[in-house]
Amino acid sequence: MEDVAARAGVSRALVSLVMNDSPKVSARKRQAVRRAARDLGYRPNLIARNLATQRTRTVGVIVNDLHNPFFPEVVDGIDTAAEEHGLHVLLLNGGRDGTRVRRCVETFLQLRVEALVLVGSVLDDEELLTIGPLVPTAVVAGGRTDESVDSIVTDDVRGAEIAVEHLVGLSHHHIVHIDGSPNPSATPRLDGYATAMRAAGREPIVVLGGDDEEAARLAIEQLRAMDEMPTAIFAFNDLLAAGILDQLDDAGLRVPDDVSLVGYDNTFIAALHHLSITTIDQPREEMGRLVVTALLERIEDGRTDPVHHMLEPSLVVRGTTAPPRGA
Amino acid sequence: MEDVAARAGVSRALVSLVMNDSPKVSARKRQAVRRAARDLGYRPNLIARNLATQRTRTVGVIVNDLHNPFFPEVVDGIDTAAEEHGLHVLLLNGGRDGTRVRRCVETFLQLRVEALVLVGSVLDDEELLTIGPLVPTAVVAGGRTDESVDSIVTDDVRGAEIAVEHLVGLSHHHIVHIDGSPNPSATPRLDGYATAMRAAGREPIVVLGGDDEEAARLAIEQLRAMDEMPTAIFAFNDLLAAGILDQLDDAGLRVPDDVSLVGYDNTFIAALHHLSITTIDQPREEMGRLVVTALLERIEDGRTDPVHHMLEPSLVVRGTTAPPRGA
DNA sequence: TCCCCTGGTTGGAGCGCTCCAAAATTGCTA
DNA sequence: TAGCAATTTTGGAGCGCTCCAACCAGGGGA
Repeated sequence: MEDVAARAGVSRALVSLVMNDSPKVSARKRQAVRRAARDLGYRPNLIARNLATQRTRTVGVIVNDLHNPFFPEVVDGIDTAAEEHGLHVLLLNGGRDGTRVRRCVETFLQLRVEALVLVGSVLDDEELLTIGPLVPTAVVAGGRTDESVDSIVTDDVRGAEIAVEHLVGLSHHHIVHIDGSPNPSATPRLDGYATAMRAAGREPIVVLGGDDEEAARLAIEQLRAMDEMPTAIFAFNDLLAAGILDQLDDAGLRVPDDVSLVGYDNTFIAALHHLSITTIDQPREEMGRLVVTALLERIEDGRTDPVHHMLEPSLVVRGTTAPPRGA
Repeated sequence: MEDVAARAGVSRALVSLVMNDSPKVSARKRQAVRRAARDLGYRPNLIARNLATQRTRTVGVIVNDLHNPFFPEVVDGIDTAAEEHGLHVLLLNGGRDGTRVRRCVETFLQLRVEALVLVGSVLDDEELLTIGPLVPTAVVAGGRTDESVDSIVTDDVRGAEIAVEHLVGLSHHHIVHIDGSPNPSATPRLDGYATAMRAAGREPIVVLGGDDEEAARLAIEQLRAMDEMPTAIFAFNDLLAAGILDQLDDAGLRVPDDVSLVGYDNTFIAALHHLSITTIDQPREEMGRLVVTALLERIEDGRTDPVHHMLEPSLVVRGTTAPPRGA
């Protein structure tokens, strides 16, 4: 910067003004500085700038699991919205691992991000309460708390209900739920399933799951050990549902002839014709957008009391659901 | 920091030493500082530290396309390797968009990352040459250059040859390649396809593709407009192959009975039983690891001449390939 | 007893930028 | 032409940290 100033024959302060597109610089000097900067390959040092301004204009995003195609689409929404508002987005991969996520949070705090987004958080409410007061924080797609962080979720309870209602509507009776336990969205989906089942006069049956192939294998193993196979399965998410589909196949069971299957998230996986999984859609991009606007309110307008957006899920009927054999 | 020092009854410098785990601090003072820091909720300011030390110990990773499950797995490798060496990893989503990627590069340069990784770069060699001298840079999985940046790739030419050889071995004659044009890996795969075809005495036929559903649709449209459908298709990658599978299905063609299909990358998509796509495997995690060690050599040992790792791809035979109908 | 050494501690300069208050320049008007 | 306001430009302090050189206190050895 020193060099640029010297070369352009101005002061360092003037260079600073030019680099920040200040309107109060004469066209002449502006040009001189611009050229000097280009000649010297000068690139402003964001670190120094951030230190001086005490601002970073950066939001840190911690993604639960990059492998689940659901999350990148939320990130897309965040990216575009952040860009519109002149915010930088930095991504960190949480990897479904609590310790790792905590380390990521720490890194972002030390980097003084102006806001924190947890996409599909695995942290519990108590932990969120400790970071909420430190930096504007929002949780998107799972993981709720009502005290100090914003949240953008779809109504997972309702989503699960819709799934069950769809199956009930097809006159299924024996509907099993395979849950996604460590995942924070698992609980509301489980709840929705249970209440919808009871409302329909059916007995809820839950099998422990997860969200990968292995989880699917174990779940089906448990199911087969039961007296009687269910006629329908509501899986925690599409990834799990895809695994279930494979396992049912291996077990010689036809979908939807022998068993109907509903997933969750409406990822592109579910849309593949060969899987064609009936699923529950979440408006991912919109969720990403909303989380950015929510955080901006905290950053710019100083809002401190939490905001909670609850979006409506919707049913996408595809090829894995049909009336049970006898019907 | 000032406050912590005051509270612990020591100087600022001492606090700094404690926060950096310096061995030359008496146990007594260390404890005092630690406690004061905890009481005050003090968190060192990485920005200030980076500015003072002129180091960031951070590597910036720009991912071509988070939606392609291939990339997150490379990132996993980078993450774990970086962690082992005490480097921070920051992710930015390139989104297959050249302009965006360039902006990401600029951001990282301004943040003074100590190394840059382009996962599946869309930048051309000329652009790479301009950023190579500015910061230790490596390209992983596609995009090659020989001048100033390191590269970790699998031998895409060979991979494509293996795919063709497999199909030829099944005695296919009419084998079409659907390419992934804007993607930098498209060229070597195309080349490998072409040479292998010629080596087997077959005429290469290439159809323009891409790497999403829409590209698959257009490609199949073109194929169907041809005189005669091929008996085998070698698709640029698994994502495209999945789309092709859907389209063939829609067109009433059975795989592999009517048409054989080979993908590329061996992502979990290909492994789904219902797709079960024969594909070419790349050692993703290892690629991530290698890129980190390569960059460390540049950072720590000051290596300046480029290193190029070329890993061996391997064939994974699944359900989408079989001898052609007549054979 | 004095001096040197060693291990622990500290003051202060400096990292590259911003931003304020003050200085310099410009353009008008009286 | 002086005087004044508006417009540009500049010096310098300060952001929170590190790190070096200097300092300080004891413990031995001569």
